[in-house]
Amino acid sequence: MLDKKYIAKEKEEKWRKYWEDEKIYEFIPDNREVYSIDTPPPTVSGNIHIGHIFSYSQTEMIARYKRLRGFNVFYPFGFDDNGLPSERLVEKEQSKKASVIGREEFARLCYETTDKYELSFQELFSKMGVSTDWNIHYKTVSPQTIKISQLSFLDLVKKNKSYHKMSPALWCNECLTSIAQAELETKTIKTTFNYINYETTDGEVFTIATTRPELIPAIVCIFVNPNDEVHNHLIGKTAHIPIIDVEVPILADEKVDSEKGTGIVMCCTFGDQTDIEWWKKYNLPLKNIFTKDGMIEESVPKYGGLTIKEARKKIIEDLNEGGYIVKIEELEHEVQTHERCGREVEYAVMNQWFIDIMNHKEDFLKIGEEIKWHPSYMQARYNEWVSNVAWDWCISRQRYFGVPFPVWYCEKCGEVILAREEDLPVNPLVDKPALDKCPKCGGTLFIPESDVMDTWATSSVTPLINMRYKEKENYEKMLRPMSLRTNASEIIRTWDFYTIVKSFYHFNERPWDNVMISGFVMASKGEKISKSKGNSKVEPLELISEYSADVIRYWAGSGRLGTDIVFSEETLLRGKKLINKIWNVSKFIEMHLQDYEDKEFNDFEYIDKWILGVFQEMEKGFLKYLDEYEVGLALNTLEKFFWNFCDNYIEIVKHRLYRPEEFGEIPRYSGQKTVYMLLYKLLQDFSIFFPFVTEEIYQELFKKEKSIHHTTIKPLEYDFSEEIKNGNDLVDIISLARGEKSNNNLSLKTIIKKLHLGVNPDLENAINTAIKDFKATLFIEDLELSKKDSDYEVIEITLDKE
RNA sequence: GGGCGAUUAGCUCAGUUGGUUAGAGCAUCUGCCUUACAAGCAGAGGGUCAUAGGUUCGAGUCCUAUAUCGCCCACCA
Repeated sequence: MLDKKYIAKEKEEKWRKYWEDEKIYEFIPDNREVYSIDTPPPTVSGNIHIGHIFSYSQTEMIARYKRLRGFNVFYPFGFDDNGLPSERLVEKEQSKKASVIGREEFARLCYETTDKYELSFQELFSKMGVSTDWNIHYKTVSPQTIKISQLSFLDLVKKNKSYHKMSPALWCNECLTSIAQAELETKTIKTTFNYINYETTDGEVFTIATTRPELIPAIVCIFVNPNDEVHNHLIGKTAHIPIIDVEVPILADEKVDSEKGTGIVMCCTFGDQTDIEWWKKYNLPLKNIFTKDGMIEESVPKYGGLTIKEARKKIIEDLNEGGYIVKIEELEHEVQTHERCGREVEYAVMNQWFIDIMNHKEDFLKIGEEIKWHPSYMQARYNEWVSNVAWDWCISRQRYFGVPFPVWYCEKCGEVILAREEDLPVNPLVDKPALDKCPKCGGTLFIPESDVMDTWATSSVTPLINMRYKEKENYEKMLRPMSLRTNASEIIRTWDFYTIVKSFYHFNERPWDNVMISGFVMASKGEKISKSKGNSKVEPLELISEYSADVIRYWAGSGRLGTDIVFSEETLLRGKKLINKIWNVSKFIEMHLQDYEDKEFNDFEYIDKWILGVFQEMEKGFLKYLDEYEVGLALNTLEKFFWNFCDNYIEIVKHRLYRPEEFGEIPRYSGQKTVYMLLYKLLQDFSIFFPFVTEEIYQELFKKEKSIHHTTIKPLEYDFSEEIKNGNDLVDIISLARGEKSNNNLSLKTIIKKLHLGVNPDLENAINTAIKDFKATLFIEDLELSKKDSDYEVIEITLDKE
């Protein structure tokens, strides 16, 4: 028997353990079709917040749905514990910089710390009822993953899609590493726009406005737009640069915007991306004046050894003293910062590994076309990014904790020596190359590559990790392509894009058939939850303990796909009530099934046909929404039906269930069969959202399989369209009569002495067929029906007001 | 400045291809202990569907502008 009250806390723990012990979500390949999910591995950089709960729950519901539709669901879990985020976490916990701790010890601490966090993550996701198979979970720094990452890298090098080159790259002075374009974040800062006078060697004074006077020592030339009539006469002349006392040429380029500043630009190597373009285009000299940790190079006269900030101040002072400054304007503008630390980025020229992006943009767009995006408009964001990306993907990071490049360099000639596939995973700092002589020059000394790979270089191979790429026993056939990738919209440009890049280079195909993009959790309308704002008042563990996982899943499963959601206690309360109702109606049904035996039966009462028909229609829409990954709309549809089922159908059928002596055994059996079938189907449908409470009820009442999560949905195939229409009208009439009682402040048990209805012939027939149910539900003593052409009307209603 | 989306009741949200009086829940108000549920049930009030135009017999739904919010990008001279 079901308990009088449902105590979620106890039951959720019970079933969580049961699912684990009985391996309910274990993935074992069999003859069923596989539905595979490329789950986002959360970054292990602190605590899970409500936003994670939101988006993982939505994916999870798809996994449960596909299981109910008979798919063998491959749903692994992973942790992204590799690279900079983990390093920063450890540095924070230790209050020490990695460089102080030392490479080996630091790596040990990284493993230890991420392991600790991963355990708590796993516990939390398990409490939320996330049905992954924890046996196939992965880390992005395990030996297995490192091996796959290195294999992927070698494959790309061999295909000429990854190259090693001395090149300017985005550089973070805080993290002391190069970064990728995708890791940039724009920030608005206040700065000054400095108008500085220069002079040509033949004595003409002109002005350039710059926000970055500290770059003057790196100046290599000056540009003017050739169509700029005011200034183009300067082209070809030579300018003298004060304070550093050098002379640079004045060149022409159409990219100069004559409306901006004074219309004259100084080109420094490197101040921004345009500088880099010009450097390449005009073969300009290189003046790298910044050190890697944000100082001015010692070799720079006067300013060497200063920090960039100090140099800026001193240069402005010196310019001012020399009388070169015309004016200084306050200015607010956007700068590129490193998203992991917020520091403004610079450019550094060094040897880096890149992956070719620029030569294959069309291919990446084409693959985007082959993937179904949910919601469809998210594809536009992908296209926008791919069309605008301006750099090849720099994958080397001058950091410690990550996937090493399986690479050495010949000390003598610089030749790149790649590790052999069979030797992977390798750490070049420890391991030696398989050959003893450089194949090019015969040199015998090798320098290991000390850089590690960008985290995205590894997380972009999650499909490869899942398919056990190039292992003897692999899932390559099964998982190419995977069925579904899910994530929030902010990482379309990183995780989704890079995964597509890799899949294209490795297999020349899309990595997945579908992408499902979730929205964000907002603290209130128009306010995103973020750590910096401190408005994430809601801790997932506390929420689970207060409301239960099922209830939180109700909140997470509401709303449209891709749309932001506000964290709302009201929605939680609504979920709580719904679950309570499911429990109570199950109790009621259980009570009336004590003597029930399931057998073939088709002689349903009119009202039973009505509710079966309505359910069948509802389920069609419900499944359609789920096929479109719209879990929230599906839940909405189901919930609406469910309340109709409870408040209308159950209220009608209860009389027949309680009093067989009055209604007859067969009509009672019809009701029993109907509630038995529908409760089972409702539990199945609800199990997508509420895996715990539905399991509890299923185990008590049905128990055909080891778990409700091993059952499959078989849609009904009745033709009750007539009953649906007239049944709905009949229920409307019941509603009208109830309203009459309510409006007279009377109990619903009040007897209706006389009810006179005008009804159309179809409805009259329906009421006559269901007359016992109809009269019992409303407590009607005398019912009179008159013919009417269309619809219905209440002609007379007399209540027993005693 | 560009791309994408959102704007519907006091609050949180539905409203699928344009088609009767725009729907839920919470909150408010009026009742009801009804052989599952008072964490319930039956009712009531509450909306010029962000604004302004347009297409159409008909617009919350389609088009165009504007405003506000969110995500992403571009602006560093």
